[in-house]
Amino acid sequence: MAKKDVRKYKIKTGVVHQGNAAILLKNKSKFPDESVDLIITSPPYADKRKKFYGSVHPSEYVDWFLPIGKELLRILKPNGSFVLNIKEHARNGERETYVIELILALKKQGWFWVEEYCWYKKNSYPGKWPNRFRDSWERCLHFTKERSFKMYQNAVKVPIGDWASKRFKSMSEKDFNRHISSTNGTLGRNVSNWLNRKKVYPHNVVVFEEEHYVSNVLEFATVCTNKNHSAVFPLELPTWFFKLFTRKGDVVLDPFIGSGTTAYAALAMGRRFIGVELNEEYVNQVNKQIELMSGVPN
Amino acid sequence: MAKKDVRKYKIKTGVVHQGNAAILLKNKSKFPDESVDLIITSPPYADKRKKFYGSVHPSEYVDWFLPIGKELLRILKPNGSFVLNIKEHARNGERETYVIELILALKKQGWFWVEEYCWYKKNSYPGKWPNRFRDSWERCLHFTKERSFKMYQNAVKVPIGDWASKRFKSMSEKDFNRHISSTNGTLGRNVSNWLNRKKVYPHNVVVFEEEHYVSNVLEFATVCTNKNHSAVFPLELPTWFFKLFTRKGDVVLDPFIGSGTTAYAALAMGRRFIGVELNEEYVNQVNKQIELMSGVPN
DNA sequence: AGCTCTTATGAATCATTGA
DNA sequence: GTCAATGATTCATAAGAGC
Repeated sequence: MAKKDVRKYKIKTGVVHQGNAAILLKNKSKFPDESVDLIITSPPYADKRKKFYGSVHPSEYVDWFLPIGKELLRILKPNGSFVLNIKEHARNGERETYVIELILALKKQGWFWVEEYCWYKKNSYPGKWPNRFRDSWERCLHFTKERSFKMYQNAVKVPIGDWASKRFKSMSEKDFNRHISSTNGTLGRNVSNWLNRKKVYPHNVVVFEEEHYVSNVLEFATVCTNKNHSAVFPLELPTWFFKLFTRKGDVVLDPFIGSGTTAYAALAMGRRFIGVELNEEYVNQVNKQIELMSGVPN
Repeated sequence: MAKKDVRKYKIKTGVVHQGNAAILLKNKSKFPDESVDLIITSPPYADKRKKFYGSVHPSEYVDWFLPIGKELLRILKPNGSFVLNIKEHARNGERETYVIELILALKKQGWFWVEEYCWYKKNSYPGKWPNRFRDSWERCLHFTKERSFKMYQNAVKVPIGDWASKRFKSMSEKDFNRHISSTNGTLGRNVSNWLNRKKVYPHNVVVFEEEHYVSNVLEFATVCTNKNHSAVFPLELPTWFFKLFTRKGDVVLDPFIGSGTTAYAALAMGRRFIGVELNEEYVNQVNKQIELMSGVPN
């Protein structure tokens, strides 16, 4: 069955489809079986205020998501990955439980819960409450279809451990160069040791030095640094997971693509993308912008 | 009922009781109702290897913990907090689910799930696997009995400074260091080193704290307090929660105190502690060390 | 003292082997 | 089949030696 679809339909990338993900993802000509290498998304959060865009009541969140999860399971390639960026809200002094309930439900649906990456947002929303601090981290839940899957760890290697970067953080660029150029200084020797050190693998806490967000100002698709937090995640987040779970030319899907961060990151990284978004303004804006950036829609 | 117990029994602190937490915590003379300001612990993790010390099978973990949770709910003061440091293992390519199931079960038991703090362990265990990176963070789950509870947010903004010397009123800090260094074992030396480090590099620590301690992500490196028995968490972890949820003289309980990190942190911070531990060696070692450090057992 | 370098070792996980 | 034990892999620290 799956193989028939793979032959019958070919996925068309480079476009954001307008519509309800739960309905649209069922379309096998747009979303053939086993046609996507990576799904990455930050779905609308549950919210008690029904009026809020895309909001779902916490008590209905799991039931709302499961039909989508089922289609994603169908669309993903057997060796692909599904990265779900989400964080439960605090309400009435407590954290909501819909996210951890969703993990259990997705497992029951057939997904492997491989890992929970922690995205550590150093510049999170300001705020002060009597019972909690600022929410500075989000879950990036990693699910797969099979126990074995594609993972390109070398692509995200970091050059050095924290101990060394801290050590040289207080040093100015001038000092740094001076020390490197000095031939007899012990620190110079140390620096060269550091430069020669092998790259190391990162761990499951993801921290970005700078975060670049796609502005949701509808008239212009602009990218800014740490100023506009209304986008769900910064370009760095999908970029990192693209490197980790895909190669150039692979297909990535974001069923809640919003202002298009996943699309722009995919373009920049040489991945083919396909998106779904309910909001027409977002859809039009992103498609227009993508066309301008890529010349001809593929 | 509760009030009767509060009057009838007075909690005796400064000691680690040897025994099974599930049984021992039922003892109302040792653990009266509403007698503890903060419970902080890192329970034995679930493990499939039955022989392993303190291990519980993942499938039995929730059922194993709930009777303990019930007693903790009884023992905690209404405005107190319960901090549970835990992280599920990865096994056969997946994360275990017993921790998130425990959250749901504890809520059903009557606990409020206020927050999930993320402890970012910079020096995590090494290793390389085809499907995951090293595990560098753990959950610090914050539960309470009531929606409103004691929280001293200002206390964690204050640098550590000179708390160590203030604590030991009958002893100068030099005496203290000499005293615990003269006792057997590496433990005293390690605690001493830690105290000295705080003293020697206050500025770095202050910057470090101010940068990170205003959010729900905590950055600590794990340190070994003892060569034979590794501490499950560093002194910084209970110390930080002591400051946040208790004041001097308050009573803190660790039902799985292990090598005694909670006790040493409590002593240093001027909190009264009470502990439970199954392993006799741990119990004897900690009680002996505590007696030496505090002069007279209280 | 201060620093540099070496060595040991951890609440780990997976693939493999054997019972 | 299921379960248990072993080896390979990896890096941030502490501790100690040497200059």
